[in-house]
Amino acid sequence: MIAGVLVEISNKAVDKMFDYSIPSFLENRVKEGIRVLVPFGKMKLEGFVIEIKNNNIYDKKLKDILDVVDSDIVLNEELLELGKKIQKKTLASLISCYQVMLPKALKAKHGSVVPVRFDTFYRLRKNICLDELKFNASQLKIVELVCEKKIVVRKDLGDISLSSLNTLVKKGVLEEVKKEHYRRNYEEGITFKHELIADQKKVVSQVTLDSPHTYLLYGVTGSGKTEVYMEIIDYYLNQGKTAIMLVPEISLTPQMVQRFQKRFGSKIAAIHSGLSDGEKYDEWRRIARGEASIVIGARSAIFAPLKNIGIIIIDEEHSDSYKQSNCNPRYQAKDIAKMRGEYHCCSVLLGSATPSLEAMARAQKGVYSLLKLPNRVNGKSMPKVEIVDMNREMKTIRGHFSKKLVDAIQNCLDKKEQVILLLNRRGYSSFVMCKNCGYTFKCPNCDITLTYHKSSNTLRCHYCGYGEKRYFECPKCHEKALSNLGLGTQKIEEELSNLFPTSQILRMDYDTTSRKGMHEKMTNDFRDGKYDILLGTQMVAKGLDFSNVTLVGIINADTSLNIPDFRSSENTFSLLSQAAGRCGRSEREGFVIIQTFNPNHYAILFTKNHDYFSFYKQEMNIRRVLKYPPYFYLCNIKVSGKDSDFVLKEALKIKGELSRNLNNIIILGPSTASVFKVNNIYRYNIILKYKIIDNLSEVLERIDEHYKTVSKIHLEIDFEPSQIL
DNA sequence: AGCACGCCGACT
DNA sequence: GTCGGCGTGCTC
Repeated sequence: MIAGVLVEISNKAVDKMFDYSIPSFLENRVKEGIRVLVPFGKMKLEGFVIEIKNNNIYDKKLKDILDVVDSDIVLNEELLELGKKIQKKTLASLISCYQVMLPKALKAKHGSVVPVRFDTFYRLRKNICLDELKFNASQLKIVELVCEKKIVVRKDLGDISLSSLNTLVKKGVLEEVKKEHYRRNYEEGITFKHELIADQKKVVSQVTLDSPHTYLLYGVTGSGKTEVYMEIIDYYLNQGKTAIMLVPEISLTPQMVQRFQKRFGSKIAAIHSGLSDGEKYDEWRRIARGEASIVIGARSAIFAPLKNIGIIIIDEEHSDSYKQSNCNPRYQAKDIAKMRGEYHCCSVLLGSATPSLEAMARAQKGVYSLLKLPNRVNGKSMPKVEIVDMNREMKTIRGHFSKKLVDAIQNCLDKKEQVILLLNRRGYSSFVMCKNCGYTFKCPNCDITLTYHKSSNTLRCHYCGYGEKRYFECPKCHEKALSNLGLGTQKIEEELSNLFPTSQILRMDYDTTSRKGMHEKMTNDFRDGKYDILLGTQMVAKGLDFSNVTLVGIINADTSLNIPDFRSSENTFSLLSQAAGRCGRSEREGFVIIQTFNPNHYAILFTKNHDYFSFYKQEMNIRRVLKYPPYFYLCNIKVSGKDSDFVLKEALKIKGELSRNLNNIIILGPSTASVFKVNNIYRYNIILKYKIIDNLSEVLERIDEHYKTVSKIHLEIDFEPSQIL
């Protein structure tokens, strides 16, 4: 027999199957999906067996496989097929498509597999009738403990003597079970559940009773989406099936995991960035062995090796974290969800309070089924939102806090209620704004905020390359008050503590939460009332649920509006809506204050009225006129290299090649990337806008192939980019 | 990735 | 004459 092997080298030149013969001593162990050790030139490499066959079309004598790496397969038939599909869709190397599915510990360079220990557990033997037995005091303690916890390890017994335990085993009351020691343990669940309200029940029954397809659940903040997810998962678990639930890394908080654990106990496996490589590997094996049937995790959890999937849920569907954008394969987890859904004949449920335009457009077209949770579970209305025009405020105040916001905070503190303040740091970078009227410069062709380039003192569009000299006078109000906008968390915190010297302020941003467990500690401390004000970046806007928060203040709504990206309005609307949803989640009513220099911008006005659909309609119009998604597909080709002239020359060649070979396509650029020079590498983007082009992949692949041999040029192809930088 | 092959400049 | 630079090509 012959095995087709894909070696673990990320290089296009060897990204194909190499055939090896299977020596007789490995015949029973070499299967499709197992990792093997093979001779490759003068090297020994690890690789994946992706095909078993019996015909040798290679004209030389085949080399033997040296050994298997693991005792069992790491890629099942479904995942082997899936990898090929991802390769086709993203044009990444096939090996990278398989590597992305597996935990780091299973990568070749990682070295030997993590050693494995065993723990001894004790549980009651089946069919034991305790009433008929007599126990001494310490035996009784043990039996009671085992009855309560169902299963115990030795250290659970505390100071009770081990000999009593042994006696109970000898008597046949308890039995010993050896289980592999996993680095994390889950308590047993208590199947705790909330009673659902009518709206929630309706959604659950629609998803569980209808034929499999893709649903979009539009549920306002506080409408109880998580309870709905749990109920749906419960339904499929009872059918003997499994479930995947994706959440953005930022909302994969310990609270969230705890909520699932309370209900489903050790059936869950949670995969997030807080785990070590070994812990991730353990979780992966628990899933592969069928010991966990619910996987909760960020993007990569979509590849969990579950069998018999009943439902795939993607929460906060609009989040850009579902697109892998930093390395190959540049995949969209929502697409993978649909592929796996097709394989397992199961539904995919996309949920959000602010659905992406792409998802809602599909729902409107009937491609997805739209489900709604229009009301909050507590029966309360959405919080009242007030917009503060900072153009006016800036004439009377010096800092970043309007009188209205200061008064509202004070009022809140007086009532012993809590405040969340959002400092919007997205798009912190260099753009020019008029301090007087809030005017910002936009590209006449792309409707994108122009980026300020200090070196040449120009404003440029990094989509199409349009450029103009930086003015020193505002074209709208003619004030000479143009400035580069910027704002730091620490400065705001300082200002805040001067305004409210007696209040306790908790600052939460990337710097303060990066240490393991800090995020959890901080949210717990805030919930326990150790702090009055929570000041933070994006991470305070999403998913958190504090009942005592009655005021949310957004210090600067504008920065995300000015990111040079066609999604800036959508992202702003989403962020503001999510942040507004953090208050008024229990008995007390919530109140939101948005400070902005653009009080009439539609993304802000529609947030005020909690009017998603009006925002959707207006934004769709803009997308249609400017030929952006969801009306057009996008593809970004990043061309980079050390010699900037050469890179530009080659980028222009690529553009020429594309326009010669493709019809019905709009090609923008090459234009300089928003950060043109990184590590002495110069970067250009070529942006493609198109509807359907049959030969697009083919043409791109040929160009990609060619540039693999041009060492001075690096090429990256990103379909449906989440952002173009 | 790693290694061999191959074709041009400065040295014992 | 030779040593060594790294561009190119191959690995079942």
